Amino acid sequence: MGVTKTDLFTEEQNELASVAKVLANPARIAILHHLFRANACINSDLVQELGLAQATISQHLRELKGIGLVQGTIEGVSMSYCINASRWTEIKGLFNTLFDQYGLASKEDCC
Amino acid sequence: MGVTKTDLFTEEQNELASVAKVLANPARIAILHHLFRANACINSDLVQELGLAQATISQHLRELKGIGLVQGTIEGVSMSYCINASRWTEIKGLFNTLFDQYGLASKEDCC
DNA sequence: CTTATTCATCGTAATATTGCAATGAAGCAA
DNA sequence: TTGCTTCATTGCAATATTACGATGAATAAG
Repeated sequence: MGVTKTDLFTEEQNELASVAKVLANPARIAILHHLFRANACINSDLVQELGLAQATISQHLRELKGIGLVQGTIEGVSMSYCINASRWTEIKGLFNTLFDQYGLASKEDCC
Repeated sequence: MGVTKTDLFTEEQNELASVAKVLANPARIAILHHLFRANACINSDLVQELGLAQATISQHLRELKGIGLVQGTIEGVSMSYCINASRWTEIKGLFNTLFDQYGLASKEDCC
């Protein structure tokens, strides 16, 4: 198969899973790190920084744009990418909702 | 290819990515939801709750155990699963480290 | 116009993931 | 023992993902 049965789960569960899927690659995490390390927006000399081919970086950026985490604007001949702050906060909240759900009821390992 | 080039990235980036990969499936999110909704430990009538085959649930539980998020003990003929509280906190911290890194430098969208 | 640079997209090969039926191991009941 | 239940594991088919080279569009320089 290889296809996830999204129809069995809630919208929240599916959204969290699909956002996690975008984060589930070290290259994309590294791109995010570079984007907020350079507090100005960096264009794709990400290709220089990370050791991946230009096509690969471009593909990862597309996925990050796909969930709205990253934005890009044309800067003459090159592209300027940056993090979408509001979406960042939103996604942070998504994970916090998951992580804070546990710890309210039981505090001890039960098995 | 289909293989991730982990050698290009830091250990932290790789760990975060591999934890995110485990969360990147709605069935596994749903399993976690069930595990802390039943504040006692539930055995695998998860098969009843979710609409997936027993083999599929078992495989997902194995991946959750793989990153230490979930523990299981034998309860007679059945299995009792629960969340590992300390690992849970640890992983929560992993994500918070990522999410809190941004927002310190720039507050505005820059492009 | 010609050339170079920057990036996105397409096509492809290698692998990974997902979900399931079938099988097997282990415990318990009769 | 025989049968029943509960899980884990194996083996498979159908996708999905990852990374790359090649190509093409767009802009700027000469």
